[in-house]
Amino acid sequence: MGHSQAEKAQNRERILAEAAQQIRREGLESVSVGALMKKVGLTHGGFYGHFESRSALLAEALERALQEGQAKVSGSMRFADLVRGYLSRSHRDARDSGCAMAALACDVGRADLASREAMTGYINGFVDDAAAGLDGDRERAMMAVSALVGALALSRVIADPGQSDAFLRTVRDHLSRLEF
Amino acid sequence: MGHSQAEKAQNRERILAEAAQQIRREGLESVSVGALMKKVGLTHGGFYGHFESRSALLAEALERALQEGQAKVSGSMRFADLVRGYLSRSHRDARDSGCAMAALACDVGRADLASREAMTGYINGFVDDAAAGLDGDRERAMMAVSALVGALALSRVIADPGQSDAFLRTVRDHLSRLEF
DNA sequence: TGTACATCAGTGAACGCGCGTTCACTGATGTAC
DNA sequence: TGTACATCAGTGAACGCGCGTTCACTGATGTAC
Repeated sequence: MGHSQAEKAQNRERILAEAAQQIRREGLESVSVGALMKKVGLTHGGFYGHFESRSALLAEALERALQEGQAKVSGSMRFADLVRGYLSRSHRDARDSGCAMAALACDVGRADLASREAMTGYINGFVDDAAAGLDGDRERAMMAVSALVGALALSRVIADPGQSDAFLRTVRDHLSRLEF
Repeated sequence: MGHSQAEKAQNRERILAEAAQQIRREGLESVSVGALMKKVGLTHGGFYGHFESRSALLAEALERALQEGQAKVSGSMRFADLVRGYLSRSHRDARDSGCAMAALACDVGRADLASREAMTGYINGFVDDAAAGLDGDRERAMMAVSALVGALALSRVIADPGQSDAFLRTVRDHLSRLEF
């Protein structure tokens, strides 16, 4: 064996990163301790040296997923750029590293208060980001954020790839014009 | 005991209706055969006289939920009325009888092809409905539908009731103005 | 620098539990006469 | 209309399985001297 303290921190990080991806790919409830630890190359028993329980991990993984999603999305000064990046095919297809709101809004809407509060913070942050490109108009930003999250989630439902592409493109084009 | 053929049809209907509510309230994966049958007042063994498997039930329940949600939402000739009804507090709070797209888009986005195809049909139908109130403009309707579904899903995440109300009201007001 | 030992990250068997599904059974329903 | 019997909706015990969690154990790490 041979497990140093540095390795422990590294392993915890890998468990958390993997979980943050998986909840976006397969949903909050899809994570099983055994499968997750196997994916990271460890055995299930060691899990509880890193996290108090499965649900404690899920709470941290949600926070992590929200952070990662935000980091990937924000940073566009111009509203049109934000829309272009958010409603891109690559964002649609990279569910496990993309916006956690589009991936998990429905799940979190029926989850416990703590999860809802965590995501609420990021909704407000996203509205602020969008407002920055819309002359500070938070009200229009709320509509824009709703359309962004809704369009991305729906584009992942639409079964035919061509129709999904067209849907994304249409919403993208029309939403960009809110900028004027 | 005493179970007539008419009662059997009635029980099947009650199982399906209960499941259609539950998937919207708690998510697609939340349904367990035992708990569902207990809720309907039967025992778990009888389930397989009505459905081939749990996943066969889920497929039917999704279709049912989509139907019910559509029936409740459509019928507004004017776009502003559709928006007002869809983004109402009562719709937000009645998850188990409301629009299945807002309740389950994230779940279905990661589900099997058949589920995605089922919901895709209702997305298209909803776009048609919205377009009818927007001079037949299907492109603007796609943006409107995205904003409607996104705003409702996000309003169910927002932890503070007052903020959730305000969010709904804001998107509702701004979206209504797309009407002409 | 080297030795002795406490620490502790990770292992894997074991637990109780709830799950989806099967099946022999029960007893009312519904039908053939 | 009444009797005899096949049908079949629903029951509940039983199954194998995977789950979250616990815990005695292993052996390298890291520290005290």
